[in-house]
Amino acid sequence: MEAISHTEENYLKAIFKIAEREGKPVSTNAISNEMNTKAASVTDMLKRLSEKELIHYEKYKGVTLTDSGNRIATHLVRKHRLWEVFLVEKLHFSWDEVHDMAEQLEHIHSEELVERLDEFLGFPKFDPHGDPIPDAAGNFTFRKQLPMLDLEIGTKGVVVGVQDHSTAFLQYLDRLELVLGAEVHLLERFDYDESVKIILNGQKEQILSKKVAQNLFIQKK
Amino acid sequence: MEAISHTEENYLKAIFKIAEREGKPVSTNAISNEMNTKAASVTDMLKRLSEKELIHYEKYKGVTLTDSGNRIATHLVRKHRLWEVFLVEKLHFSWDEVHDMAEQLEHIHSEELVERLDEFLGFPKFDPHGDPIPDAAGNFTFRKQLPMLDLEIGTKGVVVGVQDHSTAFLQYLDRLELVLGAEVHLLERFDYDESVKIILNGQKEQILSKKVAQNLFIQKK
DNA sequence: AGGCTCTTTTAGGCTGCCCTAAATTTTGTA
DNA sequence: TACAAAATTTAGGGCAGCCTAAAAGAGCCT
Repeated sequence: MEAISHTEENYLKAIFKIAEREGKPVSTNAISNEMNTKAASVTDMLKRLSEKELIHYEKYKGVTLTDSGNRIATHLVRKHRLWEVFLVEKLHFSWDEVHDMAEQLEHIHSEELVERLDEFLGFPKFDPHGDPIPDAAGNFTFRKQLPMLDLEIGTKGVVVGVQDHSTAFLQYLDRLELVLGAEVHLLERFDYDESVKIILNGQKEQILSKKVAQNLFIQKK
Repeated sequence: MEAISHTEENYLKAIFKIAEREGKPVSTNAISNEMNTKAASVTDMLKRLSEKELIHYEKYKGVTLTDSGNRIATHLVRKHRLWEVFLVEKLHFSWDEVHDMAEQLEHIHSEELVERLDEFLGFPKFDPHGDPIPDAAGNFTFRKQLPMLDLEIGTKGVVVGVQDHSTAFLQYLDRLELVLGAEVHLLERFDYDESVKIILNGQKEQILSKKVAQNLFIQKK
């Protein structure tokens, strides 16, 4: 296996992320968008990644990861999420502060380091945003979860994840006390603006906008 | 302050290291040697670093760090050594395994991360090899220490550091049980090959070669 | 001082990764 | 189906960081 650059790794991760979101071959524009580079630069890189057999690439048809590309991307996700757990659990950063640091830490190359970090953290299955952490073999733990927006009236559940990872959203959730593990009980839905009324932790009634409800993952209980 | 690349950081660190060792302006060849690059490439980089006012450079005269170059290099040393402590204390790596990982980790950019890591580790003053960790302001803690080779007969002391950081040396020290904190009592010196006889931890007599004695730092007590 | 050797710099070139502008292909819609 | 708009690729270029070969400077020895 040839050496792979920091930049190549970032492209693979972007492709992985977009593919996961959209479930179809990934377009040049989508990548250029995700990475803040021009489409022409993306095409350049796609040729190189294709050369190294990390992606399947046919001109004008979009790309998909090969098995080895997928393995690398998954491993980056594993490292990113483990480092996020480290930053939150051990260094007491909050969930909205860790992304940029993890973005750098995920490029540290050392299998042994990752495995020992995993052990040090107690083999966590989810990161501070509720996203699953793949194991060393690349397997994700799945969970039955739904956007709060899709729950039926009367449902009780627990906040287990977020869709939007922006600082603004995460800080807003902190203000609302809608952190991971919070218990919610869906009382009512207002058709006018699709906002919802919930009881938080069995105590406080709260109205959540459609946008919030859409970006919060709930596990029913 | 402009952005500084990974590579530029490595040059600054190399210059810092050589200057510390040799106490005079650092030559192009010394850098090329330290970094495993050709002298012509070094000249190239020296021009760029000089342009950014990170080094003082006059053709054919060798280089020294400017204040801002020095600050950056010192901060890299701080990060390197803190991460080494983390790897040994928290992830249970041994002192001969951590260098390459720390070499990568030292390039992570985040002041806040470094400070929290420092706190998490209990503000260590020395790394796993006994080298001092500069504080956030760049100040090193000094210690009265001598190569074992220079001790007088009869001296008692404690192993506090090593000069040679090679895996081979460190692993050999482990075999000899000459780890940091070990107590030594210098019994005798053999002029023939400059080897020394010691008592280790008040118990075991041992002969150490000149090379070992030269590379072990002792604090008298 | 002259000459030899070692060190350093200059010249010219390559690769990775990025860009803009222009050409080409695909797609959506009249 | 044809054509305009959007997406993508090609062409050509820049910069960082590396290299080799050749030129230039410094240091030393007689």
